[in-house]
Amino acid sequence: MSQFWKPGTEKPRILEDEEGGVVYLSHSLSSSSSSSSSSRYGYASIENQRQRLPVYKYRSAILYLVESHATSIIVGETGSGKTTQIPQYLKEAGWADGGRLIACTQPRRLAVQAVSSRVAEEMGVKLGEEVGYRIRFEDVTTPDVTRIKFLTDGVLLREMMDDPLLTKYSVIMVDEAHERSISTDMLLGLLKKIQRCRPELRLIISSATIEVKTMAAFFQPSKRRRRLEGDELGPKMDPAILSVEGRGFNVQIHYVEDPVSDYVRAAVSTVMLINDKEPAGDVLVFLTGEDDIDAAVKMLTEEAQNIKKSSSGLVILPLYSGLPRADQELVFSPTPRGKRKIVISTNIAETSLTLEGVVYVVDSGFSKQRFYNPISDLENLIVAPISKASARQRAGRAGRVRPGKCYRLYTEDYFAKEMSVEGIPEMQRSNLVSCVIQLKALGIDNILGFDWPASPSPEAMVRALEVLYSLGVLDDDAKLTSPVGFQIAEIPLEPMVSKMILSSNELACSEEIITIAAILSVQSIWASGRGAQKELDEAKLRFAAAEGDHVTFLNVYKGFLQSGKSSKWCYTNCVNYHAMKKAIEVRGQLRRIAQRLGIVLKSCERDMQVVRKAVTSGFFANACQLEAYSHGGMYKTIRGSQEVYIHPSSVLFRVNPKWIIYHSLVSTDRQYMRNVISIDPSWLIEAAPHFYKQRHNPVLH
DNA sequence: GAGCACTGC
Repeated sequence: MSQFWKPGTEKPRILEDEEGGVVYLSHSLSSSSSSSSSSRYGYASIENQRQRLPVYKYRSAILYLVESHATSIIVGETGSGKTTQIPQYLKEAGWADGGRLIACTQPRRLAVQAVSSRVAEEMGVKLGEEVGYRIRFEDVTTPDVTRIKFLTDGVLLREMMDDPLLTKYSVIMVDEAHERSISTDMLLGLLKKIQRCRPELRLIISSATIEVKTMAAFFQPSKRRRRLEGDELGPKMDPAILSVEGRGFNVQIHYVEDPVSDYVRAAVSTVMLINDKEPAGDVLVFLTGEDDIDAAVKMLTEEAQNIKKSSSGLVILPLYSGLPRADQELVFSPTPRGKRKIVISTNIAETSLTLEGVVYVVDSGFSKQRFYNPISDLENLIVAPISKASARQRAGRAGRVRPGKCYRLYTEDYFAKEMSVEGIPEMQRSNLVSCVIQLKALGIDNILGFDWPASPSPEAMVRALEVLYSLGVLDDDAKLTSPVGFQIAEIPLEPMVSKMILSSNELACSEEIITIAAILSVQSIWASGRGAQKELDEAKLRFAAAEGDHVTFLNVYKGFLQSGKSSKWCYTNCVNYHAMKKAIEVRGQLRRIAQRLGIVLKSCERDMQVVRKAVTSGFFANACQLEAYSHGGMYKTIRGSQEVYIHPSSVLFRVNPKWIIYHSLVSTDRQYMRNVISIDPSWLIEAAPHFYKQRHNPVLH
C-alpha cells in the first residue's frame, strides 16, 4: 500500500497558482501509481481493480484539495473512476466519521442505482447499509448506518425543504455537472449559499468538460468576502481544479470536406462506406428524432439488400426513448458472428445508455433541443446544432472497447469556428415555474437577484412569477401564500397540476383528480402504435368519454383495476402496462402527500362536473374557444388569441366542443393541444376572477 | 389525421 496523505501531515507536492487561487496538478507530479502489472485476463482482486483506475493516482491529491478548499472541481473523462472511487476515498479519509454522510448526486435515477450497487460491491457491504441510495419512491438507506449516499440531484433539492443547510452531509459531490440540467444548476446555486453558513461543508463539482473556467468563476468568492475571511483558519474559499485523465481509447476524427445538405442521406452513405472499408465493429449513428431515424433505417435496409454481398450482414436497429421497451433492449443483444450492428439513435445514446462494442460513430452534428419563449410562454422542440462538448461526448462513444473512429458530417472549419463550446444550459431554455416555486419554498425571496451558474432571462423569470401569482401561489409581494403556496410547493408536480389537486378537496373529488395527475405525469398510457394504429384508435373508443381525455383516463384506470392490474388486459386494450404501473406508484405517493396536507381523500363517483371544475382551477390559463371548423377545428386561446388545434390523438379530435382546456401544447407545423377537456366558460371567472376579469375579456362578459 | 430530444421530484 502506498502512503496516503492525511490531514495534518505534510502536503503532497502540488503546483499552486496563487494568482488565480486555482490549483493545478500536473501528471508528472502525481504520486506514483501502483497499478498492477498482472495480466488483465488474470484474477484481480477488487482492491487491485480499484488501484488500476486512472483516478487512483490522484487519491492523495484529491483528499488534500478537499481538505484545504471549500470547493474542488474535478474534471475527468469517462472511465476515470471518479464517481465510484472519490466517495470511497472520502470515507477512508474520515469524512463520514461522527455520524456524517457523504453525498454523491447524479442527474439520472438509473445511474444512482448502478453506481451505488457497484460501490457497495467494491466495499463488500450490503447495499442500503453503509452504502445506500435514494431516488423518488426508493430510499435504500439506513439511518445512522449509511455513510455514502447516492441520490438524484432532484431528491437532494427536495431534502433541502426539510433541512435547508443539508446538515447531515460533510461532503457533497455533484457529478455530471457539465450536463447543466435545471436541477443541477439550482443545486449549485443553493450549495454556494449554504457554504456561506457552513464553511466546514465541502463541495466537489465533477465535470467531463475541460471548460471549467465558468464553474470556477462561479464558486470564486467576491473580493469583499475574501477580505472578510482574512487569515481565519479553515478551507480556502477559492475553488481548486484538478484534471484526471480518462481510460477511453483513442478515437480518430474524420470530417466531411464540404458541408452536407441532407444529413440523413449522408449518414446512410457513411455507414455503407464503413461497412465496405472498415474492419469489424459496431456503428452508432446520432440523428435527431424518430422521423430521421425511421427514414435512415428504411434507406439503410434498402441499400443493404441491394448489395447483398456474401458475408455482409447488417443488423439495423433504431433507438429512441419512445420505442417500446422490448425494441429498445434489442440494441444490447450481442452482435451475431459475422454481422455488424448499426444502431441509429437520438441523444439517448449520448448520456443515458451506453452501448458496448461500438467502434465507429457517425455524428450528424444536430439534436432536438427545447427552447422556451417567455413572451408566448411556449416551449418548442427544435433541431439545432450541437456543441463541441456534445460532439466530443459522441465521439468518445467509439473508444470504449478499442481505438475507434468518428465520422462527423460537418466540416472541420465549421467545428473549429462555428460550433459553440458548450450548449445553452437547460435553465435558459425552459419554463421556470417549477424552479421559481421551489426557490421560494426554500426562502429565496429575491429570485431576480439569485446567483445562478447561468442566469435565465428576466423575461422568463417574470413570466414564471406572473403564472404563480395567477395561481394564488404568490401574493402581491411575491411571497409564498399560506397555506396554498406552501402546499403547492410541497407537491412534487407542476404547480398547475398541484393546484388542481388542492382544489379537488373543496370539490370533493380528490381520488379522481389524483388519478388524473398521476396519469398526466407519466409519458403516455397508450401502447405506442407501430403498425397497430387502428387497434389503438378502437381501444381508445372503448374508453372515450364525452368530457375529454382526463375523464377517459379515469375509465382506463377503472378498467385496469377491475382486471386485477393485468398485463394481458393492457395488451388487449392497447394500454401501456409499465406506464400504468408507474402511474399507480405516483398515485400512491400523491395520496400520501395529499393526506399530509390535510386533503380529504374522497371520490365523486360519477359526477364529472366537479372533476372538470378542478381541472379548470389549475389550468384556466389554457382555456380555448372554437373559432372555425377549418383543419378539423380551429381554436383560439382566450389569453393570447393564439391559433391552436386539438391533437388527433385526443378523444375530442373532431368532436370540437365550444370551450375546452388543454393540458399541454406540442408545436410542429401547428400548435396542437394534447389532453383536452370540455368546460363551461363561467367556471373560468369562478376559478380565476383576477386573471379573466382584469383583462376585460369581451368573450366572457 | 399527427407525433414525443432527454431527464427529474
